[in-house]
Amino acid sequence: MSLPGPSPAVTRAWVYLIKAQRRALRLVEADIKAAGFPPLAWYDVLLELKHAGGTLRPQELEARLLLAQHNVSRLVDRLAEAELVQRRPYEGDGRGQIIAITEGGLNLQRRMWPVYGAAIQKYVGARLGTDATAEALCTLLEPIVADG
Amino acid sequence: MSLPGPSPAVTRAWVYLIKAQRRALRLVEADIKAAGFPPLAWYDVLLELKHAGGTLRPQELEARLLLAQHNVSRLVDRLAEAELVQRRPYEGDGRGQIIAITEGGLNLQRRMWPVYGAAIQKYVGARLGTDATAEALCTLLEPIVADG
DNA sequence: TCCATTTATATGCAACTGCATTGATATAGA
DNA sequence: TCTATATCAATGCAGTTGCATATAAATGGA
Repeated sequence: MSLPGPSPAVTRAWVYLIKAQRRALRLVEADIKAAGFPPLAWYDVLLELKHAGGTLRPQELEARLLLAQHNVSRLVDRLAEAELVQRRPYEGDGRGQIIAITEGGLNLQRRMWPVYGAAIQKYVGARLGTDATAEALCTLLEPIVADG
Repeated sequence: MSLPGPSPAVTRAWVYLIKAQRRALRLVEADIKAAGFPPLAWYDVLLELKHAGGTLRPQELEARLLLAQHNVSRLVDRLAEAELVQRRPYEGDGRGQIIAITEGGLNLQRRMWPVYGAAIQKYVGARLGTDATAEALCTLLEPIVADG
């Protein structure tokens, strides 16, 4: 026997998902870079830390950003090198650590948002049209994002 | 003045678009790799060539796959190295070339599809539920994929 | 015809990613 | 307590990507 393949509609949805993300991400990254800022991944880390109250453990970053473990490790290396975050020991588990955002990190996050937000609006918001459409997209994508 | 930022709904749609694609692509790639096949990008090239009747110029691949020029150049290097495609001179423009799929390339494409299709169905189709949902997603993503 | 400009593709280098493995600590069971 | 196993994070290495630039051919005037 062979497993059932996807319908043409599903296949098309897959292709569009890949292409829409690739295209939008590339355009947004280009705007960010043109403004002289570091990669989007840096912003993502800073924002997660800020939302979490300033600190997170590497594995929490991993889960929230959907990144691989070794990837988080080296991303944090680069942010720490730029003094945007600090690594601190995690009391109570000698293997663990705490990643803490610095003043410089908070500051960079704040400065990046206007450029980042404008790009999202330009390449995604304006193309979706209305908030209702944006919400409909969220609803459709939610089960793909969710675990399981 | 400052440019208008995205609404919360648009911002959420952006985040979901990134995460849904990242998650689905990672899961699909893992299945393909577990079955002993080369990266998805190879399949994409082979399929485009097949659909185009066997040959395409590098810039056509670039447009269809939404890849950067230098990326296509090196992707073709690897496929040619594996004898899945051939580079041929393009008569009429000495700068150009023709990428032609080989028998081996066609064969690999055929062998990969069952695994690839099953993964798409598992990680995207099943989560979307119905074809109507898949089509709705296509409709929403279309303006993001489109040029302009 | 000659030169400047544009177009098609390739390449050197640095940054990033995946993969496998390692090092170190923690936990559970004999 | 001792050992096996599991968990948290880092690292060596190869493959891939981005960025800038190079090379080569084509095109459009002067």
